[in-house]
Amino acid sequence: MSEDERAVARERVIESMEQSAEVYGLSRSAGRIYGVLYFFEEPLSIPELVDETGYAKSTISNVTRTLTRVGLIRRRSSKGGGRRVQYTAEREVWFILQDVFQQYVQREIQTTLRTIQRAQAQLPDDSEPEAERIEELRDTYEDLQEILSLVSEFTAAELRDALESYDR
Amino acid sequence: MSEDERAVARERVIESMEQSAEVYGLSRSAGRIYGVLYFFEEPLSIPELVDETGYAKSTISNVTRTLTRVGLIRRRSSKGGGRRVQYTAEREVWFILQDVFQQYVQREIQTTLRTIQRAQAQLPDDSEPEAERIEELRDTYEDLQEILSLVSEFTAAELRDALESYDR
DNA sequence: CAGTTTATTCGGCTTACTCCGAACAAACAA
DNA sequence: TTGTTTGTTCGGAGTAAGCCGAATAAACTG
Repeated sequence: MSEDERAVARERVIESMEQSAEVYGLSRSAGRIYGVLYFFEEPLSIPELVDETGYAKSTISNVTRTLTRVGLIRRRSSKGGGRRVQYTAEREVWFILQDVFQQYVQREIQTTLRTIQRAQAQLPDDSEPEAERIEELRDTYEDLQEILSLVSEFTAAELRDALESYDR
Repeated sequence: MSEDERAVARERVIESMEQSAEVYGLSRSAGRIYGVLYFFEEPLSIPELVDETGYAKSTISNVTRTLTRVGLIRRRSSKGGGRRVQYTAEREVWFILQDVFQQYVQREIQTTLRTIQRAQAQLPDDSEPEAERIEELRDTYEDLQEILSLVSEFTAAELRDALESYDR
């Protein structure tokens, strides 16, 4: 009974991860591969992931690359057992989120902010309504940038605490 | 010179919005339509948006629907001037973000959390390592849920202040 | 060395998305 | 009523993405 039940529970959670992956702009296969790695104690090689997931070798190769780039899994080249590369899941979800925010959202905000600033600099102060609109945008984006850079230094528990204890 | 310069500045910012739209999973057209509405004082009808953007009527119709659903623009039926529906941009970016988090991210987290809880309930306590893994997941997701629901009550300035003044 | 195992790259198939134009529907104007 | 304006829906063309299998490359084993 034990192994069976565990497999069912695992499968449910992994399916949920597939779905989440789609919501956040990754492929279903990425969700599954991450999920399988999430539950495995030991690092897995590509052939092992092929066995576990049923995906083609090439798919595993491509998806592991993007998962590594995004920071969801880690690659370790273990020359040891003859197998060459192995992957483990980054299980600290909070770290993953911080990474994503830092890598993508912050970056996105920064380039937008630069565009806004350039547009603003080149625009006479009195040109309504554009000047006002752009000014508003800049303020918001500067707030966002500051918030994100602050959040990147918090743990989840700290952030929660900071919000709960804040008195307006 | 004035109108010309303003048009250039507007165009730059709108192009940047097109790009952001893509990053966040919307189409380029969605970014442009939002951008055009963002800078216009008065609400615009679909034919006017066709003129301003160059997109086909059907495209405007479809994209405005999704933009409305997401909360980026608002639809008002003005029976007044013969034109039937008109759109305005929601310019408070912070509200938009809160909306998105509430509608999509919170929802996503909630369904995931439910799945995790079900899997956990149905799993004997001593079934390592699954039980531990699922327990970790649940904790993180509960933190996330709490953080998001707290953030939804903050303004951007308040959030910034809360983070800046928090002392560990 | 040849043979085996592993990882990446390439071309192709299928599916999904974006956008368009045409057809249709609904409200108004004469 | 007929004609006009506006909005939605539908089918299709072009394009991008996911995944596969085969070919290739690179490292180890005998």
